[in-house]
Amino acid sequence: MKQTLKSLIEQAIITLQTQDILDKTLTPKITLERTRDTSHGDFASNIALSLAKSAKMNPKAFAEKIIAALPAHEMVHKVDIAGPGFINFFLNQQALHQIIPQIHQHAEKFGVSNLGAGKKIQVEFVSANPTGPLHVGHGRGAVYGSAVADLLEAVGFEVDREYYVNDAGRQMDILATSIWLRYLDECGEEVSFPVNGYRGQYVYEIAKKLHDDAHNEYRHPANLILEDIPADEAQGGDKEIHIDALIARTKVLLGTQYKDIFQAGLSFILNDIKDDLSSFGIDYHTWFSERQLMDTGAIKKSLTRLENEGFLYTKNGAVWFKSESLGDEKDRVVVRDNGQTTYFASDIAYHLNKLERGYDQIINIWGADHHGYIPRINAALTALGAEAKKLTVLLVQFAVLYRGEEKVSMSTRSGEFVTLRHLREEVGKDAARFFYLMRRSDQHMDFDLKLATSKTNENPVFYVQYAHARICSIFKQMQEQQFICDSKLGMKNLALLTQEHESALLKKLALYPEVLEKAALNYEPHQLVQYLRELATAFHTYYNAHQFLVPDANLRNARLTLIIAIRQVLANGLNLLDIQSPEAM
RNA sequence: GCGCCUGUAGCUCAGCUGGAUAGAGUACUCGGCUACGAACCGAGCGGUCGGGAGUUCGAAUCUCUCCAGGCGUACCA
Repeated sequence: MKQTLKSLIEQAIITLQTQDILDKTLTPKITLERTRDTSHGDFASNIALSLAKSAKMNPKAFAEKIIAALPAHEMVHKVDIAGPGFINFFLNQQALHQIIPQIHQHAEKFGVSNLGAGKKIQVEFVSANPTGPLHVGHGRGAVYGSAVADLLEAVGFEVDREYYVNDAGRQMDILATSIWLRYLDECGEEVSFPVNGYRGQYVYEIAKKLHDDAHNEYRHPANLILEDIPADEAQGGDKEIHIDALIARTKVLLGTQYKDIFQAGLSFILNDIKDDLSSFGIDYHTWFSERQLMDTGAIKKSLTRLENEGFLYTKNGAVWFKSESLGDEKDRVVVRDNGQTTYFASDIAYHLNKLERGYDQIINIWGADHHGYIPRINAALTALGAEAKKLTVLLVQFAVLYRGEEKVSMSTRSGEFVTLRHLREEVGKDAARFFYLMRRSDQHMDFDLKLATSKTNENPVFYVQYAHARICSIFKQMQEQQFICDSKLGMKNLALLTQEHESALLKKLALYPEVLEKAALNYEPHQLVQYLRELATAFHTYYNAHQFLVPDANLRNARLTLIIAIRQVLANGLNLLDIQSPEAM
């Protein structure tokens, strides 16, 4: 419909140009918007306002010329000039009604499109270090990422979901060492635990399992472990130096057994993460291993390429990448003076790998605290001659947890650490997803656990689901009253849907495909959530104002076809967000 | 210090590629079940869109400046 109106305006402009009222060389951009206020009709264009100057006329007079030149169309009831020179289009009822057969016909496919034309997009999200369970901070990125991926798929892109597993590097060594120390506890060795070690409950669990399986196979005497190790922070030493020495000692004593411990920790935690995400309805196409980049020499290879292009130099024993010359604040280290490559070096290789896999676009979803990281990645890709503009980084702000008025502390030390699993168990998948998606992801948000768990009218998730359940309930009632839903009869009588509430609903329904498109292309799932709340409101209002199961069969069936369409769109939207649409609640 | 982000109703937030009278939810006040589900609906109350200046037919939206808050600024990941 929108396209039709646009082409009508276009024709009018061309007519005016041939009449020399408007400059022939102009190719004006036609803007047409849905109106917010029904008194302004269904669609409005500001074309007269924006072209008034080049036409050397006042906007109102020019608008009149445009309307005069506008071809007639059967769906257009009337065209008005309003305000400073807006052109308002009023559609006739028939135009509104046509949405119902469309929805019935396309059913669960209604709203999806082929806008993406099969272009390949990769969405990488969460990618938390496998050094501990996911917490509620990761939850927002997880749910947002999955919703963005699902939306893009719905508008016709081919989407791969990927998790980058940091299964290499110092943090993992700290984890392995922490596990081993707890394991020694299990064996009965008395070893002090480093300040910088991982102290979570799960470390004990992994250690205990290790001891149950392998008994004393990895046991070494405590005095050998701590011999000549520099003091920890608690004893007046440096915690970083202490833990690095401890890692080195662990590797020496365990020899080839070290990788057993390392692997035990990695798989335990990774399985835990996979479990968590999958119970949130999040499934990945690829779990990409950082270690794989090292083992295949991909990191070395990308560094060599940078070297050959002249972007590397050595200073203070470390190798630096000249990122400052490519828009970053300063140059960055890629190889530390101890010979280890940095996380950044892995990331260069990883992004290069992604681009080489032939995606039309790659999307990274990062926590907002990583925003400073974007310029250096772009610099690296540019330096390597890759198309940096194929990379889009979407930032997700942190959510602050509340329980009613009270802020829930999130510090690891205090032990009040809320895991994602805990959130799901307390709040449930549907409410958690809905709450995460309700707000723009790039805005700070307060997540109220009390509100999310409330099974009362305060909870917006139930509000939308209730609309769906209510419609289902009407059909149960219909059967009890011995009525039969005759869709054909309903379709024939759509003209009877003349109530204001009905017109409002019809317009809302027609909006759904546009909302999907906008939400997908702007990576803004909250727009869909917002829409579903509005649709639910429009329905609830209608419900309270009119009866559906009326004696008149024509009207009754017309209304039933309408609410079937509403139920369909509610279900489609909720389903896309991976939230249940219950028939009863 | 420098860089990025954010200031909209008492609270939580939409609206931001410039458009018509700035919207929801919640809180508060009042009203609606002998109704197809009251997990609902209707009405009211509530705003110098952080302050100021500019750009133009028109600014919450764009530019500049100031104020306030968050984040970043590692040979950590």
